[in-house]
Amino acid sequence: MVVDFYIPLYDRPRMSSEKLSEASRQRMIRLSIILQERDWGPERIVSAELAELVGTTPESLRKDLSLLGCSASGRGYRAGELADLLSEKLNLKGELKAGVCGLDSWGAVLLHKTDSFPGVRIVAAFDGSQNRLERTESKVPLYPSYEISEIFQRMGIEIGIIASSTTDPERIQSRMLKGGARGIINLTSCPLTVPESVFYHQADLTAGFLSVISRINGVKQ
Amino acid sequence: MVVDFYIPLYDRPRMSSEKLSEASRQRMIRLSIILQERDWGPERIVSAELAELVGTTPESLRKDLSLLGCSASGRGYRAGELADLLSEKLNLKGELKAGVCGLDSWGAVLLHKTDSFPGVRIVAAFDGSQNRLERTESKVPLYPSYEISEIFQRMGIEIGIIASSTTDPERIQSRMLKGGARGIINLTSCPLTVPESVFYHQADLTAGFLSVISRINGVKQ
DNA sequence: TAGATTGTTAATCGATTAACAATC
DNA sequence: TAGATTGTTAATCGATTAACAATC
Repeated sequence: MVVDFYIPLYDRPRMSSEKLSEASRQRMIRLSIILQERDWGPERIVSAELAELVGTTPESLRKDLSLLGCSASGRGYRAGELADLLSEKLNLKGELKAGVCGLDSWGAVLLHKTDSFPGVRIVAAFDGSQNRLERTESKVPLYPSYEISEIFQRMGIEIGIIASSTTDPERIQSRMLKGGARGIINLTSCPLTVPESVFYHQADLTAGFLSVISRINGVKQ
Repeated sequence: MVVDFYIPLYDRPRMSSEKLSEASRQRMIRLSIILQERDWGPERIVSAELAELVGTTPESLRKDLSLLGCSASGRGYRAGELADLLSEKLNLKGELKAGVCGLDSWGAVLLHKTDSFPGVRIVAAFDGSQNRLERTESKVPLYPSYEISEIFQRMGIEIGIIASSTTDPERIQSRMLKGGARGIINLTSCPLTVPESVFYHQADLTAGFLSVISRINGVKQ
């Protein structure tokens, strides 16, 4: 039987709603960070080079970009435009306010880097120890931990950073959420669970260290 | 046709060499960290609880454990024994030495936490600025950056931690590798590439922040 | 145009989930 | 033993890779 009404694949309705996977999002965020770091002018850059920058294959990278709607067609991507388009498509434009809790270790460093992270501005910090609050120098206002939810609400802080392990990290987190936080960044190795509607990222060093150690020791034997 | 010599599935030769995936390894490392945190005595714990601790499903967790050779059979896992067995199977036993380069931000904190990470001991630190080396208090010896490879070699340091962005991170890294480092932990947002035989982990906050921001802004519109 | 490069579809690969036998 | 729980296999799902048409 001859098929009379064959429709070429390319003319069929597109599944343009395919969703970006989490791995893919991570790669694109990484790419956006790297491209943002210098001024590219009108320079063009091909998918093979971009892929190398984020440690993936050219095919995979092109697919990511295409899914995000950052297509180039023809001869390479314009690096400068791509940097800008990426941060738009990934919703990285505009800055969210963050509050840090715990000033004894990582938190103390973050206080000196309030504007060093693209997309975030640290606008307040908290600690359980009144003594430490008094001793600490800071450009942003400092408050005792029990005021977290009030200050988060008043200042419109949407990101809560838990910077040091306390006896009760759940309580710190629940104060942040009560204050309206939509994202939690956990720098401790203590596991936390968040409600469905909240975005969570655990960024402790412990797991990273162990991953490297596990792999080093793994090949030894 | 009747099959006379049917061999029950369970009696066929096992594919016991199935390999642990990277995602699976991460989950098991996370589990090991959590179990290590307290003393469990003879307490039993079922897969559903363990799964919740690391944020996965009971089935997936059981498969991970079984692949690692940490089986329980019957009624739950003995938490204490599992903690120990996990760190053995994941090659986390024994301690590797680490050297930190860059003492102005995260590095300064790490100097006060030389023994806070399971599996790693920070035994030396480095900085490009002589002035900073003189000003910094430390329990471990401090050296100028150009001595990295010599000191790594002499002390048998196997993990290099790049703790702050410099003009030439590649050079820092290559000194570490020349000194015998087998793993590199990069705390900056600058991308690095390592030779095949070296294990690499990038643990900068930037990508984590942006991931949360991207997701928060994504649902807003 | 020819050559290089991109974008899209299909094929492959791998990880997760589901079903159920084995175990305590 | 019965009920609860684990371990293994097969099925499903999703991401990556390969092939090639479309574009500059």
